[in-house]
Amino acid sequence: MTDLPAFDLEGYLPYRFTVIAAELSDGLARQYRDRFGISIAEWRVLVNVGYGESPALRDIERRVRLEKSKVSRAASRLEAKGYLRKEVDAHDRRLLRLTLTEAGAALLARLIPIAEAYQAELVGRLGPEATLLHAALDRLSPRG
Amino acid sequence: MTDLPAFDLEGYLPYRFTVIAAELSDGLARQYRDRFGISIAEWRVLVNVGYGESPALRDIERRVRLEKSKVSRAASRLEAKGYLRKEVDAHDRRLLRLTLTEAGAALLARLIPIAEAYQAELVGRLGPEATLLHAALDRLSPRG
DNA sequence: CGAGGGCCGTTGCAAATGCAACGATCATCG
DNA sequence: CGATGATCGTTGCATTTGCAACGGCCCTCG
Repeated sequence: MTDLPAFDLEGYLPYRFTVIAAELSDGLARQYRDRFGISIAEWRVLVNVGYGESPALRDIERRVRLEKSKVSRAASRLEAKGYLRKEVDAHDRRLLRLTLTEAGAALLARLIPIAEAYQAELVGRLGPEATLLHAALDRLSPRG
Repeated sequence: MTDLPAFDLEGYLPYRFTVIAAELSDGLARQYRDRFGISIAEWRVLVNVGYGESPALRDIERRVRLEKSKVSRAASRLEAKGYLRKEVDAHDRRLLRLTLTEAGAALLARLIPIAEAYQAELVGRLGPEATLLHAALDRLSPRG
């Protein structure tokens, strides 16, 4: 048996982040799915459409680190459910701009408080270290 | 258009963690895949077998937060590649204990330094805040 | 103009994934 | 014992995923 150098998987950052990310997302994901029939990808698209100026798919793709095809399919599902409209950009007909419908805006207005509450709970758990955490995360991956 | 409360997706913890986790894993994942033909799941199983006392699949499942079926399939692939052996536990024949082969130990011995180097780079990027980060992570998800 | 090259969104396809169902085995307890 | 319920690992299946290829559109430059 070859001798192995010591290694601590539990403290290994890529591993820890994967586990925690899954934990943090799952709780919310289940709620959004069960109560609203919405996936995480759809939720991210919704947020972007809600706060951007009728962004095109490629804008969302970049901001939210979501595969091209994933954005496309999420947008199509949201359209099918009546939460948003797609319209071709007048100046560049390759671009497809997204806008919330009334139903979409209403849905988002219900989703946001849930997300905020969850965030508040997490920040509460972190206590004063919350700011430090964000700083540390910035070092691992600077945000635009 | 309904009025929406402000919301900052970029600073939203579940989102940030998902993005960072993907970033941190991808670099390593690609290396392991291209250079060694190993997936992340397989890598995690390897580490467990290397450092545990011939753990059973269910032990790995718990420690590493990997789906039952994912562990099973990863183990089968590793066995097929000749990196580990499966043997039925003598006292409980439901359990399947895993052991590294020579080739498996050799492979792991090559993978570990790469992982360590990556961890070192990340810790370097964090500087003295590294300890704080781990503390914060513990608050979000206590480790066993 | 118009031909070439790049960007946009969609879609087909193979592989990965999650989940439930299953057979085999064990532990409990009457 | 023997029956019941739980645990373990595998597998079938429907869904999701990532990737590459494609058609439509725009821009540049001769």
